[in-house]
Amino acid sequence: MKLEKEYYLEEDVVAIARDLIGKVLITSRNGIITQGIITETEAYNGVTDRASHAFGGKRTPRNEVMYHTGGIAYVYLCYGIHHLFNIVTNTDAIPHAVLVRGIIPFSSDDQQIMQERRGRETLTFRDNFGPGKVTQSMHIHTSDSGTDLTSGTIWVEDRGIFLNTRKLRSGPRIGVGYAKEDAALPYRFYFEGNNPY
DNA sequence: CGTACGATCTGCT
DNA sequence: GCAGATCGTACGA
Repeated sequence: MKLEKEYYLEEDVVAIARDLIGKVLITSRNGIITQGIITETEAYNGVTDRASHAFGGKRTPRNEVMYHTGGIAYVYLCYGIHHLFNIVTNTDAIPHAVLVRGIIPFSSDDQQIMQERRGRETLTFRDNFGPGKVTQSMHIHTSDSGTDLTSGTIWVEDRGIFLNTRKLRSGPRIGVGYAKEDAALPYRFYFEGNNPY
């Protein structure tokens, strides 16, 4: 059930981004387990991708972990406020990553936890789209960057969950207009109307 | 050292 | 639909 190291070593990061749809993201925080079904992802495809932090081989303290072997987390701060969670993939120091943009609670218990963390009375499946909301619901922080996804704090499981893949779409990534010709690449996977059912 | 800005969210209009 | 929040990071001087 738990995805092992080998899963993240696959070369095609776009294929992984597609395959992660429907998998379950799990965090363990102070004994509190939170589970969310992944419903939206984006692929960032190495040094030739103008939208990637690693474009042109750029390597800084912030994105250093993108160059590590796949199967770890890359978490960074965006707009000074939002913690964005990525899964590093591939091996041979090729900086591939998948941004997790949307989840839905696995169970009503998970929904309860996420509502509290989000400061909301209710949470529908439409309320957990947006990468900043994902990290707030799952309690993921920039200090988690570099965390091994086969350790016991953050990991992903395959539960064979049914989602309505007839409504699964691919399209351009969000907020990467500066990426010129790469801005149009269909590296984002999402459900029509944000509704995976 | 100074400055500009981003893989965004929220609340108000 | 739009502005404001809010700050680490990158990069140039």
